[in-house]
Amino acid sequence: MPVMSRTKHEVVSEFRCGEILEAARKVFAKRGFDQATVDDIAAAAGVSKGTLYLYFRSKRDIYFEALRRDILALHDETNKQVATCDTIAGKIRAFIATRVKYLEANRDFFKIYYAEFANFFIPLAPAPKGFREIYLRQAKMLEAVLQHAVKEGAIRNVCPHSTALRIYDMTLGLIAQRLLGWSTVGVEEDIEWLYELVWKGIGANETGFDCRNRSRARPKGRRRDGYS
Amino acid sequence: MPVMSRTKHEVVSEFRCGEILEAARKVFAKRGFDQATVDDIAAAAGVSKGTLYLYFRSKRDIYFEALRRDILALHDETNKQVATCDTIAGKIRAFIATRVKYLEANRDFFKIYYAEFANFFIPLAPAPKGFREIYLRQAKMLEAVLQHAVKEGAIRNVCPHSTALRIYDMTLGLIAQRLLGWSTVGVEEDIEWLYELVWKGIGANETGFDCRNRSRARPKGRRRDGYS
Amino acid sequence: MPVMSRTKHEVVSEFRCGEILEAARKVFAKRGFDQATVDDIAAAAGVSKGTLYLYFRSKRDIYFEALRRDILALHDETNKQVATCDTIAGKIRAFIATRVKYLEANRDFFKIYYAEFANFFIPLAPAPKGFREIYLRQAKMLEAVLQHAVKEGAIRNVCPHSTALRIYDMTLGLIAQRLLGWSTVGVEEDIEWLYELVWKGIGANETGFDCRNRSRARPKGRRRDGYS
Amino acid sequence: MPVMSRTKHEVVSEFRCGEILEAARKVFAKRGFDQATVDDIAAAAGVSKGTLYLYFRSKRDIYFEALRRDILALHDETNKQVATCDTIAGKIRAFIATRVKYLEANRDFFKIYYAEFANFFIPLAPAPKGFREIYLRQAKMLEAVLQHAVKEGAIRNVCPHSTALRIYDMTLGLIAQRLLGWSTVGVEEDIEWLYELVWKGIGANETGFDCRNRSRARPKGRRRDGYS
DNA sequence: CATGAATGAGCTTTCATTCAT
DNA sequence: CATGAATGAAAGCTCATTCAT
Repeated sequence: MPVMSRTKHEVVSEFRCGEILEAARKVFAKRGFDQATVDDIAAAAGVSKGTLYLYFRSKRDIYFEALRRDILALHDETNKQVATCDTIAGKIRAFIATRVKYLEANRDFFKIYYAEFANFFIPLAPAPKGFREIYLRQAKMLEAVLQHAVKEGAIRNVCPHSTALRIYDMTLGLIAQRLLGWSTVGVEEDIEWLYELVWKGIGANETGFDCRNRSRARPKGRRRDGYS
Repeated sequence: MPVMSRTKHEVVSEFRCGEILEAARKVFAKRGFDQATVDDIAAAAGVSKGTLYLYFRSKRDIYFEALRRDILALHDETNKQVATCDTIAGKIRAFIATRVKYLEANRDFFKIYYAEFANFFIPLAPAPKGFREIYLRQAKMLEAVLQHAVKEGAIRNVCPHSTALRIYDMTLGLIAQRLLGWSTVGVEEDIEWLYELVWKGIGANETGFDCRNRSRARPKGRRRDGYS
Repeated sequence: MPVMSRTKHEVVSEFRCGEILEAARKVFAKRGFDQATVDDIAAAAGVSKGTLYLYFRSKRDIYFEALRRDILALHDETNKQVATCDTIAGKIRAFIATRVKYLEANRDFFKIYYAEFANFFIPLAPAPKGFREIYLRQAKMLEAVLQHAVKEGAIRNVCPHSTALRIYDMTLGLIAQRLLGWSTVGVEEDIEWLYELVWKGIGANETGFDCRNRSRARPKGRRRDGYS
Repeated sequence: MPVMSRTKHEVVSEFRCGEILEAARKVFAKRGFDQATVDDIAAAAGVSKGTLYLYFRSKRDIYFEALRRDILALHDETNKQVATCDTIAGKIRAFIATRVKYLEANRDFFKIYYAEFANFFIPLAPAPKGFREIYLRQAKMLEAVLQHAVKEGAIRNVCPHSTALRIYDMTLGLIAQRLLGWSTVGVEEDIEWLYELVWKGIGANETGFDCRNRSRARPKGRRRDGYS
């Protein structure tokens, strides 16, 4: 019984939190952290202002919690897609493709996410401890992939850290470009081309397997990676 | 006489404006637009609050005027350096190098500049008419260079617009990385490597002149571009 | 239940509004619109500044709402008293008497009311749409009475509009005179005399019924009007 | 020489003061005391803000000095016209006519003048010592005329003070009505009618000379007013 | 649990007045 | 004399947070 009650309570609580955070995302995406008011969020969530403070300690908490959840969801999706691919090339391509598609489908999140990069230098609100790590987690994941690739000789001897960050930059930049309506081609084409820019840039051989042994095995087929 | 007086007045006025904008840059870089108060700026400029309103109509005006001046100064410097180079490779390299060095030397400006990209989706303050164009002017310049390069066959057939934006993204990202202390190497090395990533990525031949005639001449010397 | 709650909320809200407007009347009467500060009003009402803005959108709103209520209350009282009288003379006398007594009893209101006439030419604050009509409503009522009187021949053929306004002028002027301590007699006497000035001025016959048929019926009794 | 210089100085000073006060009248008429800024006045006068403070000690001083001059000019004109008339009736008529015409011709002055009556109860700015007397001087003059008339029996036994004030009230009210476009007839007609209202109201005989010798028709009924 | 009325510190902006030039 | 740049003390208004109901 207490278990049930506890559970029920948690379910309700979780549901309310979710509603609030959904509303918050919408409001923050529209107005930004400072311009968004707690009233806006309460109104959008369909609850009273006081209720927000039952579930969150402050406006700042709402903000970062909303952001945290969204980022983790993006990471989960990206990790899943990247893990699906066996090849280096596939993983890099999946990284780019997943993020571009996911963020294009979740524009409100993207706006906040993108804006938060300013926060690295000018904190709108002091980020919770360890929050920065969350941002970088994806870059770290990509970095690991690249590190592996370098070791295997699948790509030239780039700095995995910097390279991962540059791919990160470009992925976000591409989405921004597309959301601003500055891209004239389809999303697949944009993704494909960005992938190609990266792939050539990091000096990968066409197979994506081992450029050091390049002399040996050159696949005959036109496909250069595990992708189709 | 009136000319002198006019001039003197202008000189003084310009001087005050400069002082205020310098102070504003510092304050906005530290606190961001919303958190910065007019009092902060006045105090930093060493003038009274009322004086600010003699030279600017609002906090927002101060902000955008400071940003505008800094951006134009960066553009001037970049344009100058890019124009100095004769080769495509040189121009691209100059673009990256100038921006990285300039912005690293002017960190306060960079922080605001970087933060303002959030403004593309969530305007902190409504930007003045035509302000967005200023941001893009540099990308347009680079785009023109790339367009020329494509036509000449110096690089592969990339979309100049998107490519220019990606280089833009990465340049800013690199500076951010460096300012955050996440780069372990010197600025020259970082620049060199980013240039290389781009150069390879856009499928340029080593001379940077015409990759269509690739079969012909492969220079024996070690220099791959017009740079030293 | 919702009805009760709604009602309770309304009651509380109405009560607060009332308190604030009472305080506002006092403050505006003392300092005038421009010199009165929102802090003054809040302090006088015994609430915080923020609370004022829960009930009113601006200082200006408070001002005009306070004024509107007071004017309407005055009008109600005047209308009631005028309606009680059957004769023209009685109505005119009631108009003067009611206003003089009411405004003498509500000096703070009178001060604001009187001051607002300046607003016809120099708007202190832009009056809400349709506000001017409220001022004139009483004059219109009196005008109707006069029009009727002219038609009946109870008074000479004056312009009802102008005459109503002149009576209006004098009534306010009399109150001002009395409040400034410039009248040495009692209020009843002042009222009586003003009524007489008007009554003679508009060339009324003594009965107040029909001066055109003056030759005919001259009442024998001492009462010349329907008043007692 | 010093005399000349002194004189010249005075002339120039007087000229500047005049210019400033003309400008001030325009500005105060448009915006009212509180809303008018010293900058507005300086701009309208074509001098610098600092110059105003060479000739006047404060905004308030400018205001009252402008008002004082205008009022005195009105009084001079009224006195002159009233003095021209020999009869009581003529004087009263001249009083009304002169003021109505003068103030209609000097609307900016009228607006300020009219607004200042609010000042009797809610001082916009504390009036200079003895300033109130200036307002009343005209009423006093008219009062004297009425007192004389009562003594002579040219009018009935009214209170000169109150009657003068009521005529004052109506004169201003008439101008206001006309300036607001609420009068459909010409100024002469309005003046004539107001004069008539007053003249009949104060129970004057037709000649304006002596209503006490009206031996014929004096109603036997008792006088109700306290004025004997 | 949920509410929303109440708070008051803090914001940007204005403007009468001064004073060095 | 004339100027207008500089001042700084308010002003009106907002909004994150609290707490009695």
